[in-house]
Amino acid sequence: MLRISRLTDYGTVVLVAMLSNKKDLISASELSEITDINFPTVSKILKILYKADIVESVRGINGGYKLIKNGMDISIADIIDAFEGPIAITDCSSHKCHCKHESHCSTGLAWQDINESIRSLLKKITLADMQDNKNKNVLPAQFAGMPINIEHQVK
Amino acid sequence: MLRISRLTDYGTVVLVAMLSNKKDLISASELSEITDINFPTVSKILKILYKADIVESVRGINGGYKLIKNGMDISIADIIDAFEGPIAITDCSSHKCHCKHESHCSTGLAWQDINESIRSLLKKITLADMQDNKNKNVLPAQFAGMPINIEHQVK
DNA sequence: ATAATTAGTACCAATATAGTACTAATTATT
DNA sequence: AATAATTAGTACTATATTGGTACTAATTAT
Repeated sequence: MLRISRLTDYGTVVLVAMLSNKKDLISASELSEITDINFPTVSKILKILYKADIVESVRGINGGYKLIKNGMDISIADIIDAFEGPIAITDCSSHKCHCKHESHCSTGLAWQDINESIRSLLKKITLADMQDNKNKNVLPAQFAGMPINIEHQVK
Repeated sequence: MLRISRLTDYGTVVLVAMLSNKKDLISASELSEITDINFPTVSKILKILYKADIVESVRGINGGYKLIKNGMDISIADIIDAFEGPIAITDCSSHKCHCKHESHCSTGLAWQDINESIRSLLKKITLADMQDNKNKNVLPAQFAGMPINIEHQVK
């Protein structure tokens, strides 16, 4: 199936830890202890999140990081974008592709639709949802320009 | 965003070409010409599709490949599975994970839900949909155990 | 001034991927 | 029976990606 990188995975773990943290600021070393992910990697993750405007930072002694938005306003799509860049499901799916196969490529637009569909879904899932993954809310989504209504299952 | 490998991408191109093909059997070399993907790669793709029971083959002179099922019965999830194996969005999302971070890992179940959600979506999209990607049918899907109804947009 | 902390860059090792090459097996045609 | 065309299987190599590490610079409370 589809994959995200380990760094993205660890990124969500760090972010959930920050969301659960009481203090205003939390340092990379504290987050390393909490998550059991080694310090250099946590540090790298936080720098990436900083560049993506997901966390803000304070330098110097007693410095650290904090989330800019609250958990409900950070989507899984935002996080994946931060770590994996604007890369899409295929080379062709994020833009109008003009590769050497263009004239034969019968699938380009379809992948773009699939990509958008997955993207819409991931935009509706937030860090807060991940923190409490038993939380089953109404999550609207889209596929190929069509609205998708995700409703509570009554069973 | 999420990625599939180039081989998977090429795989769909080859499969769409087979779907569009009139003859009963089509050889790897013919498919190579049609798709403009070099022969050894097409050959490799077809072997993978053969192992995944998506195409069947006839050896010897005048041999070739053909689809086992019709386009509507081959889902994008099937194709991705064939090329990328049972790997899931994260190492933890395809099974109950017991890695060294398990006790701290706050996100495992959430990724599993997200993975299932994407999977359900991809199961509903077929090779026939890819062949005619203007085809906007009703595509039911699921997220985290909840039904998703994708309906035609009236605009 | 010092120590703790983030910011930025660069590098290395391990892994994954794409592509290629080669041999074996199969089968229609001659 | 021989030949040629085709798939099946394996193995290899070069490249790209990724994860992790190391080092230096900048910042700030004490």
